Formats: sequence, C-alpha cells, structure tokens
Amino acid sequence: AEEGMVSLVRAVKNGDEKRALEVFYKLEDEGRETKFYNRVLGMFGDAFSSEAAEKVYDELGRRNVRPSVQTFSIMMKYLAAEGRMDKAEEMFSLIKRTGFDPNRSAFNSLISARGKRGDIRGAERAFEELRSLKIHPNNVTFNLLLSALRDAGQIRKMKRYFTLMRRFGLEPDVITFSIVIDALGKKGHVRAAESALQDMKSRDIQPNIVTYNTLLKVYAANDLPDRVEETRTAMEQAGVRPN
RNA sequence: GCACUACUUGCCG
Repeated sequence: AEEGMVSLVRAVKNGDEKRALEVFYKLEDEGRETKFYNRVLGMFGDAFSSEAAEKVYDELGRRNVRPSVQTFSIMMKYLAAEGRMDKAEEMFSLIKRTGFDPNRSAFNSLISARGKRGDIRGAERAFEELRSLKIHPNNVTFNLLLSALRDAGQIRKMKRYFTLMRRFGLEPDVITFSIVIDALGKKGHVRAAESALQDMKSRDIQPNIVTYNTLLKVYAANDLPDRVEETRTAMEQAGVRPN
C-alpha cells in the first residue's frame, strides 16, 4: 500500500499522467476509502487537469465509494480554475443532493469559484446563504470576497466587508491587508494604500514578502521610483528577502 | 483532519 503510493507520487511528479492513472487504478483495486480518492484528486488536479481529476472522481461512483464534502470542494477548485463554472456549480449542488450539509469551507470554495469568474453577485449570494444557515464565516471567507471585489475594482464595497469582519469577531490579517493595499494601488489611491499599511503595522501585523511585493507593484504602477527604493530598503531592514 | 484566501518571477501543461 505504502509502496503503491510512492510509485503514484513518482508518476505524478514526472508528469506522466498515463502511468499515474494506471497506478491509481491498480491501487484502488485493493479497496480504498474516500480519503484516498480525495488525495489522488488533489494530486491529479494540481499536476494535470480538471479532466484528470474527473477520471478519479468518476471512479468513486463506479466503485460505490461515498464521496465526502471535501471531495466536491476539491473538484470545484480545479473546475473553476479552468473556467468550467457550470460543472463547479454542479459540484456544490451535489453536496446537498448527496445528503450533506455544505460547511464553511464548501461555501468558501463556492465564493472562490464565483469570485474567480468575476461573479460578484454570486459570491455575495453565497455569503448570504452561508449566513442564513448560521454558519460562521472566517478570515478566508472575507479575504475571498475582498479579493473578488478587488478584481472588480469595487473599493466601497470592500470597505463594507472590511468593517463587517469585526461584527463576526474577526480581525483583518496580513492577507486581508495585502488585498486592500493592492486594490487601492490599482485605483491610484497611493496614500490610502499607505495608510492601510500603517493600519496593519499599528495592529502589530508584520509585512511579509507578499506585502512588500504588493507595495513595490503599487509604487511602480504609480510611477514612484523613490518609494520603490524606500520599500527595498525597508525589506532589507526587516530581513525579508526578495523571492 | 483529505477541501477554501493575497503579490512577484520562472518552469511545465
């Protein structure tokens, strides 16, 4: 069993989809549980494609292995990444039709999928549905909404969600701030981006490599070479190395 | 716990 996984991982690493599938089919002949399929789903989705992941997914049905909520979330991720929204939405529906209750991560996956497609309305509807089910959102939930709104350039709405976090007992984190800084910079609101950075620091959240890359991007896009230099210096002083 | 979040660059598809 252990050896089989090793050769599966090796085939996936080598990018050999055909070989990986063969090993997978052989392994599942030994009788496997949901968790195994979910793992393989992730490996195939990351290394190959949503179609490859679907081949694994189809085996669950063929072998009468019951999927889990995670199974559908994993599929949604790969389908949405390739723009296959109808299929991704279908996966979310299948959670309910299979008799499961979608949990917070499942809703987060739905928000992510819709947000990626620029479907702000849909992402917000997913958030509202989550709330109506009395599921507590987490930082990921809000960061996903903010990220979608950033892509759509909807700063005002971002502010509303940013404020709303606190009402759920949540505090913005380093990811929240990098989304906010990026969004403001894209709009040319450099001073606002800088005050977001200050806000972050005042909460004792340390800028990380992504924060600095975002700042560099903001300054470069707004033709502020001096600020770029200052940021590089700040990075060095903070011991954050360019990646 | 096997699923969900930000930036840059490269590689593969």
